Amino acid sequence: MFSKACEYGIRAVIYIAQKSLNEERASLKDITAEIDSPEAFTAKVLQQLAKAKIINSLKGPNGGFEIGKDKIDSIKLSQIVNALDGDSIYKGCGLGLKVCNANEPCPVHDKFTSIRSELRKMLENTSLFELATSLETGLTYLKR
Amino acid sequence: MFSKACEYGIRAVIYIAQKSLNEERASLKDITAEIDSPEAFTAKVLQQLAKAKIINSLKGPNGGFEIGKDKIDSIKLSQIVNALDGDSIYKGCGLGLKVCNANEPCPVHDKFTSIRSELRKMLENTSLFELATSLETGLTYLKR
DNA sequence: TTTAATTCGGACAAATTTATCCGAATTAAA
DNA sequence: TTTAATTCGGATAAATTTGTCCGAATTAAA
Ligand code: FES
Ligand code: FES
Repeated sequence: MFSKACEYGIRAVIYIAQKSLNEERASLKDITAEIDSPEAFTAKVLQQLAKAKIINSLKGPNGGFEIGKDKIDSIKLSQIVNALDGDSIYKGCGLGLKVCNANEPCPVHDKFTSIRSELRKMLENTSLFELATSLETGLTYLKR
Repeated sequence: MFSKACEYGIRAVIYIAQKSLNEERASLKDITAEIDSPEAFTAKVLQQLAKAKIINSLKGPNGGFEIGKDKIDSIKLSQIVNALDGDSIYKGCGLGLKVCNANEPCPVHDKFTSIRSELRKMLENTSLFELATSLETGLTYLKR
């Protein structure tokens, strides 16, 4: 469904959000320990997310990654996915035709777009805040 | 969503089904021309599908691929996907945890499994017959 | 001012997926 | 029986994704 980069990215951002809600910063080591992901690769992903202004990065001692507390509620899952995997998830054809096009639909177009639209709605309606909160309250996990 | 192998496979099978409904066999060249896919790679995919008994292959002049007319209605999209991509689409976690597990859910588990279940239902309820028929009647396309 | 902790960025490496090549096997037709 | 059309299967190559390494830049603290 999502690329590895995207999976790590989502997990990382949720963790960073949780820390940020507690007024704390998360360092790369901190993050990779918490989400159990490869350090150097995760660093690249975080860099991408920083460029996309989804997270904030600070160098130097006591540096790390954070997200403005006010932004956490407005950031949606869709933005993270978009920053890392682009929009192929929306515009691609389920059977691999160049683009999805209702005028010359592939045989699964109708059924596929219906599910994809559900997915899109879900991503657009899911806020970082609710994900971070479920983590904070111990209802959900980022590694296992 | 699906691997390239799976995309080609689905398109190929739909085309083979259409031909089979018209009492005709489809050769590899025929197929790759019709679905616009790489020949050698598609051959591998067809081999897998033949091993999985989803299609029938015949060597020699006038050989090719076919599907028993009676089977076309009973073959579901889910079987094709399963033969080529396995069941990771069902049991995988949306955020990449080892497996999806409701007892220690990742933060997107509920929303993700709900959509995935829709997808599963769709794949299980979509028959090759209806896909091949929509192609036959010119309502849908396998290349563009 | 020096040091140490951190992210950044580029080059590289490994793994996986996608794709090609080619000879072997099979089989229908000439 | 020979030939030609076809799938089969193994080896290999190209492309993409995933992952690592390491020095440079930044910056807070000693
Ligand atoms: S054309 Fe294939 S999903 Fe729309
Ligand atoms: S645990 Fe992540 S989707 Fe179920």
